[in-house]
Amino acid sequence: MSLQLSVDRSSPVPLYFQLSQQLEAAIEHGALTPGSLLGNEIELAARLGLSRPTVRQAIQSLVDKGLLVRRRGVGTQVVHSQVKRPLELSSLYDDLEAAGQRPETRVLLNTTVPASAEVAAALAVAEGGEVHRIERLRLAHGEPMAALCNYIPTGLLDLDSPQLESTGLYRLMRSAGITLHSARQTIGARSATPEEAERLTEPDGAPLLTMQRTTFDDTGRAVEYGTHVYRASRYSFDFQLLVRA
Amino acid sequence: MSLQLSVDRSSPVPLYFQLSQQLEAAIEHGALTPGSLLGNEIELAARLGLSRPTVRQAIQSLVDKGLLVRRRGVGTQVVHSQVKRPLELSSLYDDLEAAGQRPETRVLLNTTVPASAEVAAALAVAEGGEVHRIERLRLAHGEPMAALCNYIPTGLLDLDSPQLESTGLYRLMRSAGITLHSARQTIGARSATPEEAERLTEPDGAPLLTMQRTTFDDTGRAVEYGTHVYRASRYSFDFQLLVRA
DNA sequence: GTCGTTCGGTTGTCCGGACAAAGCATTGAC
DNA sequence: GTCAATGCTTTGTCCGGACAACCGAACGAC
Repeated sequence: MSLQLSVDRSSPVPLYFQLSQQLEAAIEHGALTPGSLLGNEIELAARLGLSRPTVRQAIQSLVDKGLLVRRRGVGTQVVHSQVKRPLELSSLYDDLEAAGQRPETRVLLNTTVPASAEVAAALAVAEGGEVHRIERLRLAHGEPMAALCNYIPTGLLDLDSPQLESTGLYRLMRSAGITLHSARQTIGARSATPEEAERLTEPDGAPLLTMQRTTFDDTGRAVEYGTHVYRASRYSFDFQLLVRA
Repeated sequence: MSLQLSVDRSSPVPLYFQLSQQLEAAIEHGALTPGSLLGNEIELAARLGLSRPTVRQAIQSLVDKGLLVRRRGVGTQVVHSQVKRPLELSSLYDDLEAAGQRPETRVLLNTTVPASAEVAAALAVAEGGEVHRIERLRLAHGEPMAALCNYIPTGLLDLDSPQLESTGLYRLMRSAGITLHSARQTIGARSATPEEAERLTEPDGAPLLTMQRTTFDDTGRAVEYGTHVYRASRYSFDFQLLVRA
């Protein structure tokens, strides 16, 4: 069953990355069946003309992704389950698009406002200082799914309403050169206010899923704070998580 | 500012792990302030009498945890923000205990039942086959917080009601030699049924937070399926997540 | 037959070195 | 003064090797 692997040394792509991608593809594609051993590292390295550390680095990255399990004295096995994605920091827009839901956005508000105490605390800016405020309605198949309200420090990027309608906020931020690093989230639930109910075409007092999120870039700066509400009847958070050893 | 670091070569604890723990402690403790450079790897290795790969491994583990950021040509910086925990696979019991809430459990049901279609699909067992069913009420400060319903394949571990009342399910599993690996979760919301409302001392139709989770061990076997409901007025999911590069 | 021992195989840890790539500051040309 | 070229620092990648720890299976003693 000697899997077909090869690396291109003239490519600028790191060797360990080439290998890990090929292995991941083989797993995804079914060439490496769940539970099967991967063959020992030494021999694999020899077969590819790579050193063992390089092969180990490739394997380790897949272990971190949860696709492989290593067992000392046994070998490296393909994990047996339906691992999909370990909860990425993705925007709702991308999520819907990936699910083939054809997302749509209506920008209801796009302006600057003085920061409230809550917003100032989340973004670590001065209370009363100017921040962007964006309110959007997200639809899928023409049906409202969620009402999004975001606050963004001024000067980070320019927020163009047409652009906001055609893509997600995170994608805009990334293309503005911001490196997203981490986020702090709170997910809860409550009943809809009359305004929310109308906006989302739900009955009064319908249960809503709420999410607040503050996102940081790699310098530790808060770059976004959002409070969102989702129609519980049409949306739920769905993700995979790994046990960190 | 030459931070006080040292490793014990006679210890069975890996050197890179000793180092990463000391660095993490230094960050936690404030000895390494956010934004400060860590000093280059070569010099750090020389100072500790370690090789560069070992030092890199230690640093890399903290990068993976989101505490450090590396920049080629610049150095390694302590990230500037309030990173706490990146969403572990922990039980509600542990969460509450860590928050100082003194959790309490009442086992309402602990028996075996034939697997319904839903349960059979989640646990990958035969429909109609025997599975454990556990219903518990989780309280904090004497107040109901959540109603938990779990299904567990038979033969994995014995489920002792007294033990279930004094600790969390995951802790029981781990001490039974099961290595938890990953889980698939869905978080949503809905209105309480009259029975749920009474059990949780909420008004009829109150919004509830719902979570379904299937947990897998490192062989890919499903070891637990649970459907839980939380009082939205008293509980929310709170976590940090990192952007995977 | 049962149990402890030994042994081969595999991953875990660690070393020392080498070159490449990227960022930043300084220098130099215009 | 402005801008491009240069050089230094730092991390990124890769190599080849060595020994330790652990697992499982085969072996042998009782």
